[in-house]
Amino acid sequence: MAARGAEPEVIWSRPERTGRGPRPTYSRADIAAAAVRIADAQGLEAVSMRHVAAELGCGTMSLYNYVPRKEDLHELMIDAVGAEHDIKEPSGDWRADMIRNAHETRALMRRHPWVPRLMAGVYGFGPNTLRYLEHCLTCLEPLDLSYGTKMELVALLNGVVTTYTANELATAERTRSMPWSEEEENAVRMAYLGSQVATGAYPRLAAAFMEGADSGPIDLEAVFERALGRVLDAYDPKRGAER
Amino acid sequence: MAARGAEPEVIWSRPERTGRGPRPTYSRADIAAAAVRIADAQGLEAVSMRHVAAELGCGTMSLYNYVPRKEDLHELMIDAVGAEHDIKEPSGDWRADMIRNAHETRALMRRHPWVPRLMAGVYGFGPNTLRYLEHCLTCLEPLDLSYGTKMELVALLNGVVTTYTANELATAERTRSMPWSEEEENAVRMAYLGSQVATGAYPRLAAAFMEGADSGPIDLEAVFERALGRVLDAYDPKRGAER
DNA sequence: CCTAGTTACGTACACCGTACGTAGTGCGCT
DNA sequence: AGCGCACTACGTACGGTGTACGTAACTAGG
Repeated sequence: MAARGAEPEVIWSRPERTGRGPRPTYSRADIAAAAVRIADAQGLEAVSMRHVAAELGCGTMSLYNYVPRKEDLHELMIDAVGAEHDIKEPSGDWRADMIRNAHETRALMRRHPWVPRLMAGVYGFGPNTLRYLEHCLTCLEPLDLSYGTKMELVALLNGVVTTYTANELATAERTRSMPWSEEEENAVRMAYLGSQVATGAYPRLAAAFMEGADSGPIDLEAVFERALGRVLDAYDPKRGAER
Repeated sequence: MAARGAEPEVIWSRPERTGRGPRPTYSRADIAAAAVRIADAQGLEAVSMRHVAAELGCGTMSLYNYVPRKEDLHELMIDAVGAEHDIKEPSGDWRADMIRNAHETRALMRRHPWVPRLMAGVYGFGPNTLRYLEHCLTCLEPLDLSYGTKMELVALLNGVVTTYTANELATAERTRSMPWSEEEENAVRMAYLGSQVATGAYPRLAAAFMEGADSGPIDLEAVFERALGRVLDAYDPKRGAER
């Protein structure tokens, strides 16, 4: 009998049920759902083995029958929300389809603001992640590029979606457990930024800051949309992209 | 006297020394350096208030005189490594300069593999981060775009650099505290991926997988380089980008 | 000079991940 | 058929975490 956790293991390879012994009380999906419920309601830091076990209604250590390490619980969570991806039949217009996918992913992250933070750590591709990747490749079918390049496009686009949305959600997630509001925090940060920029040490930043102040509050949605457009353009053969 | 931490606060706004009371034994830079030393040597999870205090040679709770919450320590760390940015006089070729910046940032993250993970959480722009942003804008001076668009370009590029490098470093960081090697872990993950793809459930992914297997191990450096090129192209007015 | 605001730091608390041991359960093999 | 073993369930315990709070020493501003 090998020592516990002496060799690497992918949670998805481990069978849910081996046949031997009493049948497990919960499924992997049950556990993931419980963890997601807690993260949604109380934030990622509330997702402890104890809390998840309590949410399920079992003893803390029982969880370790299903999930060897907490990190694996995180993998389950990521994949669980991946099931929410609304996968539509590709329209034939790869650009429109990818923009739709991006918006849809962004919406998913806004529903589960802890997702970007979790993605930064690990991974491991669970079944739903794979399904989503496959879908993206399907949408890109009309595009005349190698699969390698397409994968790079998908990775790049997903990265952009994640970082943009992450920045947007960071303060929201953080102020959740603070006694002040997101608006207050943002105001303080903006005031600080203004004060720094006013020192004259960063002239171009100051110019950018002023430009932003003139044109009112930034429309994050529009910024996101523009970034998507740029990235997709960069891979469009009609726009001069090769291979 | 207000309750501790009852309102939002930016660590950089708080003066290092107020004048009243005994003069502080350490500087913010000392503390950040100690934390960075620990993170580099033992990984991010070893950066606890106790360990940092021990590294400095003071009592745990003394740290809280300098840093109200652990999160602020993280901000200090990010900014401390930001000081390593090797800022060169712009050459006049914005494209080359930005590529150089990107590579340089990537090298920085490879020196401090915990950086991407930390960036995913918070931030707040410290002085070194601002200096780097200003530098990027300076490099983009020859480019005929609004400051708003330039900021979007910088954000996008930094996002790409971060996500790419993060993926590359994730397993390295994780296996650090595990009894097996990064190679072993990657082998297991690849085997799993292969098995999934072999089920036939993801035909296009399978094709991509095969394509990759044929052409040998992926050259991450080249992938990174290509991604940079694409993004920069997307903002190049000569390539048809507007405004 | 005095006193209010600091620094320094020990103690204490609630909570964390998880190693380990034990008891009960039911499948697979002989 | 029945034995044995792998499995489920879970209580206890340990070493760690962030940090609230209280106290003593110190020093610049009024």
